[in-house]
Parts: sequence; structure tokens; C-alpha cells
Amino acid sequence: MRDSEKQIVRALPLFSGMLEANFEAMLAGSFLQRFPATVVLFSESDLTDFLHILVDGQVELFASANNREGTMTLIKPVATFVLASALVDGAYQMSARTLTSSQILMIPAENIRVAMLADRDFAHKAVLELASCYHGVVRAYKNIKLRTGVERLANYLLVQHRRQGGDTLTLPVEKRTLASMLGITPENLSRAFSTLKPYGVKVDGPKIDLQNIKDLESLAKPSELIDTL
Amino acid sequence: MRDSEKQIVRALPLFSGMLEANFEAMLAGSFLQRFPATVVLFSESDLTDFLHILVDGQVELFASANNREGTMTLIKPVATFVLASALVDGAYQMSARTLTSSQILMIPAENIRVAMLADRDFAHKAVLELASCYHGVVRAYKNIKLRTGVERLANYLLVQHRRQGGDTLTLPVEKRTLASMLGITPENLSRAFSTLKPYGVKVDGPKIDLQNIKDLESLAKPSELIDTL
DNA sequence: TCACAGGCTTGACAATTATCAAGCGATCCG
DNA sequence: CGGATCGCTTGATAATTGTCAAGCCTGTGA
Repeated sequence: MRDSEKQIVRALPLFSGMLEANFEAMLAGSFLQRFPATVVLFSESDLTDFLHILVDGQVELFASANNREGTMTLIKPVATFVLASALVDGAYQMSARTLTSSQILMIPAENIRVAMLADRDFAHKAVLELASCYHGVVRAYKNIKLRTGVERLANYLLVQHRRQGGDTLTLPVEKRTLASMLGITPENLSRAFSTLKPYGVKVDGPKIDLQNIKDLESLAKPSELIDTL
Repeated sequence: MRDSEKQIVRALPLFSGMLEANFEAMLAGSFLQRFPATVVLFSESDLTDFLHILVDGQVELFASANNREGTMTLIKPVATFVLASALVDGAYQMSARTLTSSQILMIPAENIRVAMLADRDFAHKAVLELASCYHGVVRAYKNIKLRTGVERLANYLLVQHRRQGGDTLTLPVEKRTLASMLGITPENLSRAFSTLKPYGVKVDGPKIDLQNIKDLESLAKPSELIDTL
């Protein structure tokens, strides 16, 4: 692991206030690895061996039951994932796979638990990070429980539009992955896009043009407490 | 606040390891109050003033959007709720109402944040509590995303059956609340019970009899990672 | 170049869930 | 007691979503 990569991780809020000695001790036994696309990193029922940090690429957290599968969330660099699981010494609860070739730092979960007991600042940052992740899942839960598929898509597009800034937005993932994230089938995602055409949504492959934000918002009814900037 | 009530709170894992002085300081400005049934304690967009601890009664956390409403979770005594919100100084993210007459201890959120910085053990326990709450919402999210309404009901009944031990179980909440928790309408809950009749589910008001666990399980396909004991 | 695989779309149909309306039975209260 | 309210149920119908099948388009590799 190069020093430049170490600095990238160190800059994350979660680690930025740690004592140097504790940070170094935590990294003992960790390794930075590159995975190709479409590789399953771990399964939801596996015991949590590592805290993962996505340094580069894209990772999907998903879950399975009843022969069905659904995306829980998408991870973008640089960010940690499965922190909660690493802290409690149980199963991962979610499965993970790479969507693209990805570089991932894996820190033994045991080290994380030791660091939490040893380093005050890390414990405090872990509290804030967990609270933030908690509210993230709460938002996802509200989203799927209180909105129809078309509404979820409309709100997703509005959020992406604000995030990306320009007047046309580009979907950051394949449509089938977007469908799974929205909790619908790929077929219904296609139909949802058709439904949104009268609201000024122009689709050209992964490029989306929102030509009537007002109308789209009147359908989507965005909520500050669900749709993150 | 009586000493006996203080001891009940002190016994919660979250507080049990705190230094006495920190525990007392945290309680400054808190108050124990009794609310009648059906009272809204706070709304999801309100700023978080208090950590709440349900000492007696029953509380529902719910959310609203689009003129729709859904139960997020039910709180049973003795337990804290909205810990994550109290720790980050933002909106509650969920609304709360009493389902029955309830006794609730309210601790100023500011005190909680101070306690986290001052008391190591409390910070560590907060990490564990938050991780556990996080996995709780993850399970709820998987449940609604990967199962149909009938499957969710079947699994709910199996969990209640194991929890309550006897051969007949009693629903702990009104059926309309159960419906909202399962993410379906009261009408469809009635129909879901009818659908489960061939699987040995006998309904008599709030009393449910499971006469064929095997068949019910084959339909429910329970999962350790979703259905908590 | 051409065949092929994979992602996406569309159509037809089925399953799931919601909505609206009506009615039943228990409880509460004047 | 009588009337009203409320929770629950049932029926009829509509909206939403999923499944299966087929076809289109693009990029890839023989």
C-alpha cells in the first residue's frame, strides 16, 4: 500500500482524528486489492472479517431472499462500507459485488473493534458515521414504503439532476441496476420512463434530459427527509 | 422522577456502564411524563430536542409522504428511541405517537451529545446500539423489498409464535397497525389472513392459532437474516 | 465481416395491491 | 336502552407491478 493511498483513507472523516499510532496499528494485517467487475466480495450470511473501504471503482450492496434479489445501496469512492457489521462481530447482513473493476482496502474487523476501544476520536466518529448510515436506510425504507415505482424514479432523476448540475444528466449505473435499486423490474423501469415522457423526461440511452422540472416535481413530490442532496 | 424509575433506565445496556456522575449530569433537565393514547410526541421534520425512553406503554414510529403514512417500527418498554437523531443534532426523521397511555423519559439531546464526549463507556455502548438499530432497519428494508404482503404476514406470525411460546398467539397491536407495519392496507391484511387459512392459520379476533407450522414455513421461507427471534 | 451475447424495450397477460363502498359487530356514551 | 363510532371484513373494481416471450440494437470476438 503506497503512502498516497494511505493518505486518501486517512482523510476520511472516520479516521481523520485518530492518533497516528492507533491508525497504523489498525492497518496491520490489512491489504489493498484490486478486483475485476462482477466479483462477489462476500455474502450476507458470512461472518464479518473485514471493514471495506472502496478506494476506486463501484460496489453494489445487495440482499437475497426467496430466490429474489434486490440492491440495498451503491457505494462510490472513497467510502467505507459494512462498518456496523465490522463493529458487532456478526454476519455481514448484506452481500457485496463489484460493478466495475475496483480497488478495495480491507481492514480486519477485529482491528476496528480494538481501535474503537483505544481511540476516543474514532469512537466518536464511528457514532456519527453509524447515525448517518442509519438515517440513510431509514430514507430508503420510507422511499419504498410510501412511493410508487414511477414516483421513486422521478425523485431519483431530480436528485441526480441537482447533483450533476448540468442540464442533461447521465445515469451512473446500468438501467437494470437502477431498476433493482428502485425496487422494480427492468421491464417496469422502461415503462416508468415512458410514463414520465409527458413530464418532460427525454431518454437517450444513459443520457436523460429533464425539460420540465416543475411538472416533474409536481408528480414526484420530493421530500427533504427522503431525497438526499 | 422516583429512584425506582431511575434504576430501570440505568439498567439499560446503553447506560449501565456510565460513571455515576456522568449519568446524573445527563439527567439534568430531563423529565418523566405520562401521555394518553394517540398523542403525537413529535413530527419527523422537527429538530431533535430529546432522546426518548419508553418506560411504560407502547409507541409507534411512523413516516409520511405524498399524503400516505406508514409505520416504521413499534417501540416496547423499556427502550430508547431516536438515539441516532439525538446524536447528530438534526431532524427526528420519523414521527412518533403513543398507541396506549405511555410513560416516557425525555432527556435533552444536548446532554446525550455531551455524555458521548465525556463518557467512554457510553460512547462504546452507543456504537453498539446504533449498529444494532442499523441492522434492524436493514432487515425491515429487505423484508418489504423481497417479500409479498402474504409472505411478510406469514413470517410475522412465525416470529410472534416463537416469541410468545404458547400454541396460540395474541397480536400485540390492533390489526390496522399491524397492516401499516407490514406495508399493506387493513383490507388486504384481512385477505392475507384468508389466504393463510389453508396453511393452518386460525383467526379469532386478536388470537391466532397456527395449526400447521411446517406448511406455513414452506410458504413463508423464513430467513435468519430478516426475521429476528 | 458476421454471428452472438447482452442490455434494453415492447406487448400480452397474470399476480399483487389499492380504492371505494357497504355491512357487521362490539364498545362507548348520552 | 338507543344511537353513534370504530375496527374489521367482504365484494367489486382499478391501479400497480411482475412474468413470459419476442424483437431491436450495440459491442465483442471468432
